[in-house]
Amino acid sequence: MDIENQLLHHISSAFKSLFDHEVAPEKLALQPTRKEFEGNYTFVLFPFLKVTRLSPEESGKRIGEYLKEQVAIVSDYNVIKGFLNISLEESHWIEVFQRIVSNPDFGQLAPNGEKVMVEYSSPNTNKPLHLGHLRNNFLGYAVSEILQANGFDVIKANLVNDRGIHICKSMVAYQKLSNGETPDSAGIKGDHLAGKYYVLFDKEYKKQIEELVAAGMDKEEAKKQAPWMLEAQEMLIQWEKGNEEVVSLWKTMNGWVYEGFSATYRTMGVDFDKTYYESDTYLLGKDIVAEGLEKGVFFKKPNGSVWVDLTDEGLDEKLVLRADGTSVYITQDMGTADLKYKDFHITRSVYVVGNEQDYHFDVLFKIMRKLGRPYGDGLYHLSYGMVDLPSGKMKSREGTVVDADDLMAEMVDTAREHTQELGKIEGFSEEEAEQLYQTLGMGALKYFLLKVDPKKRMLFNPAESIEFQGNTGPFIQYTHARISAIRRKADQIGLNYGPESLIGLDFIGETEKNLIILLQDYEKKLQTAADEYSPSVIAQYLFDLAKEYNRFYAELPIFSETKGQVQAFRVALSNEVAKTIRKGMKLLGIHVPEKM
RNA sequence: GGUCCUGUAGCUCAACUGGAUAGAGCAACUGCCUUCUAAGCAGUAGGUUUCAGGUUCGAGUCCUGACAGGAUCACCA
Repeated sequence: MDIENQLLHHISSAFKSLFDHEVAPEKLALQPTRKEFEGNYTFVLFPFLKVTRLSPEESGKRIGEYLKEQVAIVSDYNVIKGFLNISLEESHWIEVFQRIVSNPDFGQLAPNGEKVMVEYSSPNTNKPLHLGHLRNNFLGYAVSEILQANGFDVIKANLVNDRGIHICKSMVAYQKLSNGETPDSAGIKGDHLAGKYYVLFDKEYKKQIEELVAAGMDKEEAKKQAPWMLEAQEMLIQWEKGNEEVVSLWKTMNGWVYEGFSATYRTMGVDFDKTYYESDTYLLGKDIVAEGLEKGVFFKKPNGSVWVDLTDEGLDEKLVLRADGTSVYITQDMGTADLKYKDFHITRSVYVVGNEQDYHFDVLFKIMRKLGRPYGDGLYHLSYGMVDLPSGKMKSREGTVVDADDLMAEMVDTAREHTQELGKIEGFSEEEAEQLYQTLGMGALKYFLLKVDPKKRMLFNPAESIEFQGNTGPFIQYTHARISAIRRKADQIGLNYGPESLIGLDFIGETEKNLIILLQDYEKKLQTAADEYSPSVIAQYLFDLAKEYNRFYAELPIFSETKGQVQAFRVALSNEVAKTIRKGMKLLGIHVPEKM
């Protein structure tokens, strides 16, 4: 049992013994004492004044006195207004630290037997990835890592949207305008080549609409009748029929795109255990429609279309199958949900998808629960806000996007300039230096996108480059590099700072205690991050830890400290901070350098 | 119009899920490199938490209603 629970049990018995009143420990709560007050944990008395029938001050005094007498590690207490602040013996914090140091599994919780799938990325194969995808991919990857550290068995999945009218648009434009160019012949990455034709399609399509409107056609009608649109639709039909020429072009172009994507994923540092393709799954779900009709979850309208009535859940009626018997988006998603379960027997399923699809997933999850799926309660939509530009929303069709490949390359360039300006690459080989720029540039970018609460939409201003100072990835990386220098020096002079070097330690300073408390918090933060599916909890924590460490670093000397054991303790503490930073940053998909 | 999300320092974000005097970073200003990395540290300044009510010992947090921004409400995906 951890110290907090122990204290709660003691407070519970205090109520019993002092006021003859039963309060279950679970009904009580402690909070960390604010740092402007003396103490480590605070118990708020107001809710219990009815029980104590005494003033807040008097109640606090009685309970505090009881704890001080009964509990060995409680060293002191004070009461301010209705707040009972409890201080713990220094030896307790030293013990906590020793426990962390000698626990090789610290930061990795035991397996909990639950299997969870995290679906993220889910790109369309008609255009390259952009800034919005970066947020999606980094989030999905980080959440996967966080769940894993919490003891889940995690399967990272990617559902590739490789078919549909939008894919045909790129294909039509390619047929018309490419003269057979290939990524090699054009010297363009495959995904960018496909994207180029997607934009060209849209340009020509708009022109055609204008021409039709000028000729007197209604605008809505013109959108349907534009020649290239008709061709794209025909191509989709041919694709579904398996027309050889169309399928062959589709395979070729998708192949180029996959090659491009895998390069981008490599730079991003994300990966997947399973890839699903919509071309395989788009017909799934019809059997579920039949099942739903049978179970009375769905109903049929006179024209033959099938619906689900969700008005009792505060939503409306939603279509699940068209009158002509063909699928809609949600039909396919129902089928895919079952497929995922069939493949892996997952108990939870996380969908990392933008918040414009909140309604869709609300409907999907409610349907799967109505159908009584065993994984129904484990469905979760990790909904994140869009990344907007100062000019507004990004639109691939119109080419107003921040391209993922470009942005990542820019970040690495900025890291290069910055590092060279600071003159910090002495003793680095060419290769090591490039590696460092990569680490720092990607670190800055990932941290920038992950430190914000996922559900908030965020603004990205390309004119203002992402920071390397303050609450940033490089700040935390820098802290790690500093500690690495200390470890190198300790090793060099042969200092032993293992767990055994701490035996008999009997004094620690205020800053050191704060660091121990922060280290102890790591696993709690890890759980919060998993409960909320929010890497920002980890990011914020790592910043606090690094910040506190840097204060320690500036305040207290290590190698000029004369007492050998204090020296060993400070190195051990530094080492533990570095290890925690490394673990935490790994959860965010960020590497930490030994030198920078 | 209905539904959902968001609104905190000039800017970007926190606030332990209802607790004490709302905290960080950036930008501005002042100090600190002859001791382990100054991508750092210490400090100054910056707030009617969009507004108006309500709930209670206590509200940035919960409720109601405005206001502002965004998303969504297709037999599109």
